Amino acid sequence: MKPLRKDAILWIENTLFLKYGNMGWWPAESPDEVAIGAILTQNTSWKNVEKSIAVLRQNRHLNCCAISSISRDELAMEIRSSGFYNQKSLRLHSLCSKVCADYGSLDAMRNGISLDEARNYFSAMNGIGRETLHSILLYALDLPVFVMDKYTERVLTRMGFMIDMKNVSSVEESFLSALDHDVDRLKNIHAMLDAVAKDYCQSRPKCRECVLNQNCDYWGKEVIVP
DNA sequence: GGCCAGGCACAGC
DNA sequence: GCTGTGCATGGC
Repeated sequence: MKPLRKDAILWIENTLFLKYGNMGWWPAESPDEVAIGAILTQNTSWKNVEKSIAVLRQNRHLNCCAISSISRDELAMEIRSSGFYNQKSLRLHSLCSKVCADYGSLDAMRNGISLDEARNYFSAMNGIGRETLHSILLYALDLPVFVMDKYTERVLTRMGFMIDMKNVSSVEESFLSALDHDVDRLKNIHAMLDAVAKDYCQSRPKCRECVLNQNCDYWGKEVIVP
């Protein structure tokens, strides 16, 4: 197992870039939509989230102030397909109400807020854990954090790197310093790592077998050049 | 029908 | 501190 040294991280970045290039990533049209998607995707596949997003979009509820203006019951019905809808409607409604009241939108919030301010603001909220927080900070507010999710963990582990999930912050710190706290590179490396996970774990049995038996080759011809 | 999905909070040790 | 559990729908 390789430690996550700077050269290893740069190697991952360069190698994946050859296949995927600039992905930009996070399928959303506004910062508000990023945050909404981040809550909805908690322990849920993106396909189910997409259906909820479509309903919200259709009803013109895909922004914080619109969500804060409807009832929690109505919101719960609209996001049903994402599962955990009672829990998520509560989390989403309180987040959106606060953002709408304090800033109007996440787009407006983006101007001039510091990383520490934003981190404190969101982590005080119910239902915003580490991953959701970091997704919002990076993809909605353009602040430099590394997003560690189940896909990222799985791919890095399968690539043979030492990932200690009990010490996530040290992993995150390794990526942050290796990538010079560059927001665009942080966005893209997470996107590329997730793309690898999706490309190689599209069918669950295959992925499960791959993880359990450690016999799946992320570095086959399709992924890597050298 | 069984298992799992891009978490999180909270109770009980 | 760590582990187990509830939350719930939809796809395979």
